[in-house]
Amino acid sequence: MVIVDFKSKSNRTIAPHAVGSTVHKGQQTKAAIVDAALGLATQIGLEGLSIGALAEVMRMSKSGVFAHFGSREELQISVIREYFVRFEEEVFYPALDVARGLPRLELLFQNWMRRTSVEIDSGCLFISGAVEFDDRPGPVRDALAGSVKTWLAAIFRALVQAQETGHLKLDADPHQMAFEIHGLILALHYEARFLKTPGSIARANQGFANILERYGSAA
Amino acid sequence: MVIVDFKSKSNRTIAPHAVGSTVHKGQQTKAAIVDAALGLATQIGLEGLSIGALAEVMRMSKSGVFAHFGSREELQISVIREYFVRFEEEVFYPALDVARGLPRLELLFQNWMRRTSVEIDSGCLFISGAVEFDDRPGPVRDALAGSVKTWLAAIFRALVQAQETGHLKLDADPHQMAFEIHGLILALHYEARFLKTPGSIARANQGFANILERYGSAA
DNA sequence: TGCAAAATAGCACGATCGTTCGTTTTATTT
DNA sequence: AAATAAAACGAACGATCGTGCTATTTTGCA
Repeated sequence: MVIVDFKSKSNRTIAPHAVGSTVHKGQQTKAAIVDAALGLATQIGLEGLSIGALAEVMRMSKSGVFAHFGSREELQISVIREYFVRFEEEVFYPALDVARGLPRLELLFQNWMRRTSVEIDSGCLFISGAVEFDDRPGPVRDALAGSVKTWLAAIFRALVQAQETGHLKLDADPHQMAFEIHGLILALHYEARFLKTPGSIARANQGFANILERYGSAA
Repeated sequence: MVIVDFKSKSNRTIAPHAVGSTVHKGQQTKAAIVDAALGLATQIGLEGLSIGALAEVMRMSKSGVFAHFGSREELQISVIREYFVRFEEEVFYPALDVARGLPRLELLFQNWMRRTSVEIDSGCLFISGAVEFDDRPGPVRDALAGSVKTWLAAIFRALVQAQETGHLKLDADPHQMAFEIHGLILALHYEARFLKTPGSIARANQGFANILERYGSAA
């Protein structure tokens, strides 16, 4: 199952070779640029991402980098797409290997948390982007909100499945649970990355356990 | 250029008149500038706050605005201070009028939530600032983190008092509770302001009730 | 190997940024 | 009212931004 279907060719980092058509060099460099841009954006934000700085990292000219996207907005959107793809691969897909219901839900949360923990050193685009574009309508905001909503919907689906499987009480509210779980992740990111509060990961874990204790059906 | 801290009186918006000393005009305009800057910063962030735009709002010259602060950083710090003062006045102090323990804790949360709800249209400096400065050491970050920690410590104290008053179970962990409550506020802000998800306020309220149900002692 | 096309570089533009400096206007005190 | 201090202005600076143009280089295919 795919969370969302991209119609565009993928911007994978590792040498992409589409079937039946030769790979032109431009696609590779573009992928490399997006990769570098993603690294910059997770550190200084999508707004802070500048073509000049990106060109310097890539050891290319500004215009050379620019030509691949045609506009800064398109670059930002490419970065968001790439971020989403990696998020999917790291958090979502691995959880499909375990059984529906509680096991999958727990793995989703663990993966999500692990990624947020790793991002303590790099930042989360879905969180920084939300702050930067919450008041700025346009295609960048749309791409961002679309990705986030898709992911939150995946969490919601896992919760519904857990309920259907009998792992959650019948009167449990998956929307409410998703909200509270989202809050745990946000608090983890905030306290660990900004405030450097130690033990935040354990707190998020405990919070998740508390939610399950309240909504979970008798073991 | 100012190298030492401002020993200046507070930057209140409403006509400050210190006892025994005449109020100079500069202080009033400075307060007005900070007020306008706060309005801008809550919308476009502390990083987006530019002296040029601020001067335009104030209908002053750039250099005229600049002279009051000596640097952009000092302006940002002034804005953070002002934000904290208002936060205190709106969220913290009113809660001191009710009894310690559960009543005060609930009022603190309600005030906090109300403010976050209002800020759906204006943005929260403690949240946007955290994202903008989580990787950027310096005095601005320090001012921001200091304010947030002060506020979170106040929440923690209210929790401890609630436990001492017997309103919370003896084995309840105030740190854990503070973490989860913080998460509810962050989720409220994220989903209401960025995603425009309806009903977020009710979810946060329900989340708070759930926390109390788990940790509260028998009614 | 040669040639068209794709990719990259180089340069310049208008705009905006924070900041400096000298001058002028406005407040306050004598 | 004159003298002094504080406040605000206006112009300019170097830097950086995104973007548009035109060369030049590199690539891929016949």
